[in-house]
Amino acid sequence: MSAQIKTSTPTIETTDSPSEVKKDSKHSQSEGIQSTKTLANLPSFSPLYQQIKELLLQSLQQGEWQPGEVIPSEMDLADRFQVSQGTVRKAIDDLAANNILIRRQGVGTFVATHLEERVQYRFLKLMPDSEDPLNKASAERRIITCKQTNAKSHVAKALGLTENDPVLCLRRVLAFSGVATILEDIWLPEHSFAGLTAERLRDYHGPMYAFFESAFGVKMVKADERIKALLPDPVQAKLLEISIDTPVLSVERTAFTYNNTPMEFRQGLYLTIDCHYRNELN
Amino acid sequence: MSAQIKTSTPTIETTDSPSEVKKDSKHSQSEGIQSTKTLANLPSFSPLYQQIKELLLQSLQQGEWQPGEVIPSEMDLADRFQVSQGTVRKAIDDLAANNILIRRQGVGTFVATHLEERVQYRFLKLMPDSEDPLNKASAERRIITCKQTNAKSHVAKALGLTENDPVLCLRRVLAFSGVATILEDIWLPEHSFAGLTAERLRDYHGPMYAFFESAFGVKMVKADERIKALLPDPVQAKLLEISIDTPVLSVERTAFTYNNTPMEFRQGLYLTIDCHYRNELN
DNA sequence: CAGTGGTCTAGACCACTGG
DNA sequence: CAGTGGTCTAGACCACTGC
Repeated sequence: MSAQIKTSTPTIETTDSPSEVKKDSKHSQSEGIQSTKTLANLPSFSPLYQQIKELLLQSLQQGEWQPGEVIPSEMDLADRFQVSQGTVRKAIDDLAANNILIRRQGVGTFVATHLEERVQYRFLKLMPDSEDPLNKASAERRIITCKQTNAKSHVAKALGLTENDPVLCLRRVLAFSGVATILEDIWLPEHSFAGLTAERLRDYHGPMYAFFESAFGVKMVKADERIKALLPDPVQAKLLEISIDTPVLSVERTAFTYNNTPMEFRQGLYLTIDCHYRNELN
Repeated sequence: MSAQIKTSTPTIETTDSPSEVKKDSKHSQSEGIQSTKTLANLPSFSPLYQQIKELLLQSLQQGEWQPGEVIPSEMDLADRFQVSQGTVRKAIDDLAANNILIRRQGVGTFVATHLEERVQYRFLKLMPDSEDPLNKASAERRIITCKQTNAKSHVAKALGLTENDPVLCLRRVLAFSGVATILEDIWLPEHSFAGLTAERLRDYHGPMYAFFESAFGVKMVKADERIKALLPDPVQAKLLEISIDTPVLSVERTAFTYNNTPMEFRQGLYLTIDCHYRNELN
């Protein structure tokens, strides 16, 4: 049936409780709203669990549940949306597969967060060649600059802004056990990160995305990276304490919040003498 | 209950039909074999669908269903394993999520293959900077060498062999629209690829992994990559038609068949002047 | 021990594909 | 139109966690 959640009921515009969903009657898979095809041969409607997923995403985006918090139990959500537990379950499964929610048996389902020890540096795929130890948390961070500028075209494009829109631009160096390894230039849309200063960043001890979460309520959910091999320019080389003949990885990343909204663009230069970028293909 | 599939019945060693599974009785979730905990506090048993998944993997590995073929319908498998359709479904879902099986509504479930147009070059993450066109299929391949040697330690380690075990070693160049872009050194365990020659490779038009499938029955399922930035040595530079000052991406890949058995190790040098390695992070 | 997620079943019906 | 995967439900029970 691919029942559609009632989005517009002629008489009732919106119910009081937010994100409320009505299905006309359970059991009946041959009554109520069923129209599966909208128009002639359009891609057909979404299944119920997809709609639930969207509603959950909306709640997340609107901050109804903050990163790190529990969301209601599957049974509660099933009641709220008037669907079966299994349907809610499938929606949550999807979100959990995308690392947006985290399930913990016997405890509940949580909004993923960059604050957790376990998932810290989720987006940093750099590993020491000597596999064994994963440094990361012990990184020394040095903020080089933090200024407000106007978006150049490639930055604007990546952030979905128009050229010259105000952006924050910062540069930092990460060193692992004393070795400068990563130089990053980071651009953030000013409208979402107003008030960010080098001091506040320096005072925060933890991954940057955790800082963004707690200080600006911006939760990064997904990212795209484009990797090239480059030679650093003299300034970059100096900051990384290498010669300009030492090739480095250029990792351009666009990071997204809920709704695939780009919220950060960064270019990282990774020194890959004792490290490598690790990737798993399926 | 996390029912265990009967693996050893005192009286019957193995049933005739391969991969046959018995569950003592449906319905009864409080009868039959239930022991959920093996010993004191061990990691607890696998759920049924995991066991089904293993059995499916075994069948795949043993070649019961070849790449590109349909596997039995969910109902048939449910009958065969004496579990409900839902349980088979969940097992297949897992395998489909790992690109090992492909579901096609209204048609059936297929063994994934590198031969299909749609998934060709699944493991090649190099993209032209000008997003639009994805060349790939139009690549010109040139085999430089193809010889039998003995595995050096790093190759042996990657392939799970012991040093000096016989391996096939080949080198090739891929060019996209006339531009040499990728130089690859590829090592294969001789025991699985005996008879591979440069001629046979040249005669085959299509991705290498498709060739491995049809010629040697080796299906690559997963791969790990380690990426660094390097300067090419003079020989490499010549083959890529670049100067030795041009940094390139070094992509070391270990590819695995079913069971996480490594079957290939390769080092690729990617010219990233007009291309980039594309990665999505979740 | 109560509550949560995890597994399993059974059955109904929908959506899609191919002959 | 038959057969396949896809969705949805309802209910039972298991496994795990925390109090």
